[in-house]
Amino acid sequence: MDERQLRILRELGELGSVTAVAEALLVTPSAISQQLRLLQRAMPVPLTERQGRRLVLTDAGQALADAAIEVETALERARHTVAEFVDQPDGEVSLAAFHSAGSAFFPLLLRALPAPGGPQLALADEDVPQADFPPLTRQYDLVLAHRLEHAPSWPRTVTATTLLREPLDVAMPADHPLVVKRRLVPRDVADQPWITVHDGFPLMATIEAIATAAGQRLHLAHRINEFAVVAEAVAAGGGLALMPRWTTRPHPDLVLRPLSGVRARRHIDALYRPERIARKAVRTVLTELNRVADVIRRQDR
Amino acid sequence: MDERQLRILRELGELGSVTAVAEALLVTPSAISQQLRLLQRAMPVPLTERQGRRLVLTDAGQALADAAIEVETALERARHTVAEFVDQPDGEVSLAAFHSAGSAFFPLLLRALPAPGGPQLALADEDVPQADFPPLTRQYDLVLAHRLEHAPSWPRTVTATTLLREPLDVAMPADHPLVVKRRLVPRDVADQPWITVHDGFPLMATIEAIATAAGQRLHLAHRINEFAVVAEAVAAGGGLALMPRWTTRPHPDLVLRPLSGVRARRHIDALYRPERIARKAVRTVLTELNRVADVIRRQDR
DNA sequence: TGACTCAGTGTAGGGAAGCTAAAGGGTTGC
DNA sequence: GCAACCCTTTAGCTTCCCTACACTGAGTCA
Repeated sequence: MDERQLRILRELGELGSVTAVAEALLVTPSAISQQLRLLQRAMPVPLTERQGRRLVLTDAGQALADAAIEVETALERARHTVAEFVDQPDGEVSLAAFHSAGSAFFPLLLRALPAPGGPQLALADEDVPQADFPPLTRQYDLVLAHRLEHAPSWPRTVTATTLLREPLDVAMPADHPLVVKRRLVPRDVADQPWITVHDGFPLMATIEAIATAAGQRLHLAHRINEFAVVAEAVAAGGGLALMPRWTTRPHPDLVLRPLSGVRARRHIDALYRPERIARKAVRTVLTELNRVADVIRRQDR
Repeated sequence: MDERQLRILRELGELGSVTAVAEALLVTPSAISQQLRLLQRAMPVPLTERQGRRLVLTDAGQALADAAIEVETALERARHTVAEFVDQPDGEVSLAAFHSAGSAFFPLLLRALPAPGGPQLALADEDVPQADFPPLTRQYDLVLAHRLEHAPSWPRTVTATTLLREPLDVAMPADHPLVVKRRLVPRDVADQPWITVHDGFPLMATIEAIATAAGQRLHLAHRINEFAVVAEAVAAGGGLALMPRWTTRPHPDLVLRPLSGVRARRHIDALYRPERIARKAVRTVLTELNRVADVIRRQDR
């Protein structure tokens, strides 16, 4: 006794003849007849009886046909379940971001998407080496990752949308001699001690570009990933550092100066597996991320 | 998306691995994997994801698995529907009887089976030629039919239970000369005019047996099927008649005398299609018919 | 680090299930 | 009484699902 047989029985109850059922289900009357026989085989009482040259339901058959409606209803509900899940606007959306993106995007996003009726955000910080960003899309619906402009793009397995092309400036203490220049070139900064990220993390390529453009090796004095820590170290005179122009809260004792002559710009991308944005809630968050990026870009000072 | 695939998805949610599902459903892991792939094909979002070397449900998969429970519940209910229909003690039971059986059985049956909680009787009278009793089982759950003892039995298509073996007596007016005899033989009645049933109806064979035993043809004066009418005709001097001893209400001006020398006895049988007594309500009525037959037999006067 | 085990997936092939086509039997209506 | 209609039966074909087996990737132990 399966769904199809129940369906046939129900249709027989409503249409009143094997031929009509066959037409409705787009098969031959023979197929209907055979399925009815199979269904009957498992039953202790007749489900159908002849009425003239027609075949109609017995009381037992009618009882079973009524139960068949429940089965079809449940199946229909099941079919809609995934669609509803996909379309539900208030589902949970997980979003990971590296530290500086998190500190810039998270507060704006939380304010833009207060929970009721909309996506429920599940935020997380994940600061990992460049190569480890794509695998994060297994755990999170959306992953904010960064890479240098003109660096090799992300692998095919993930989809990437660029949210922000953010300039990288040179950070220095407010009382540093270079502060007087409105714009720096590699030659200006090549002799200074530098504070850089650990190997394998983005931004290292730009440091190397500066060295190349200046024609000399740089003195890499310290290795610090976290920009808040970097800022304190720079302010204390530990050296110069590349810092993103928009996504790091300005330190009171620090000055940022733009750098010319090298490509000093990073992309902040949203990475995700293509199937994730089948969910409406995820699409909503992605749209909002783009809007938030606009806000961040325009709050340039 | 069918029931089996939903079942597999649900089991995967509960058991947590393809192998476990395969064991539970008595198939190979390959079969499970293939079915999951087919189910997935129709869905816009992943239903499953790898967790280490195991396969588990995604949120969407879990939502669908929950819906699958409803489907299984409905199917289970459907499976029980027929069984419940069969076991329900208060279903409608249709019963047909030829006239004299109806007048004897119906009132006792109606008193023995008052509706609430028990079978709901749907009674009907059907007085038909011998050969037409079996087809009545198409329309009625139970059919009371009669045939002469030693007459050919009912066809294989119906099941028959004998309720009563009822003697056929000779009915005569109370002032008839033969009344003085306590017991008659064929020779006693062969010269009298007879009132018989129409050709094709039971009892004719007994009339013929009397003629054979007496060695002469009988004078068949009248042809009347209905015993109440027969009784009036006999009382008015229209002739002798065979009348059932128990199932006809005694006429005040009539006397019944038993007949020896010929098999003058009819069977009152309950006929039915075997599948009909799958229903509890029908079985209840059949049991009650036997009990009522006992009462009728014992109320011999 | 490498060998081993375990879980899931892909592929080829066999068997079952369901369908169509065609023929047959019963019922109805002109 | 014949034609039309409806359902059923049978044979044969297609489709689907399962098994067997090989393979890949993940975890585990020495």
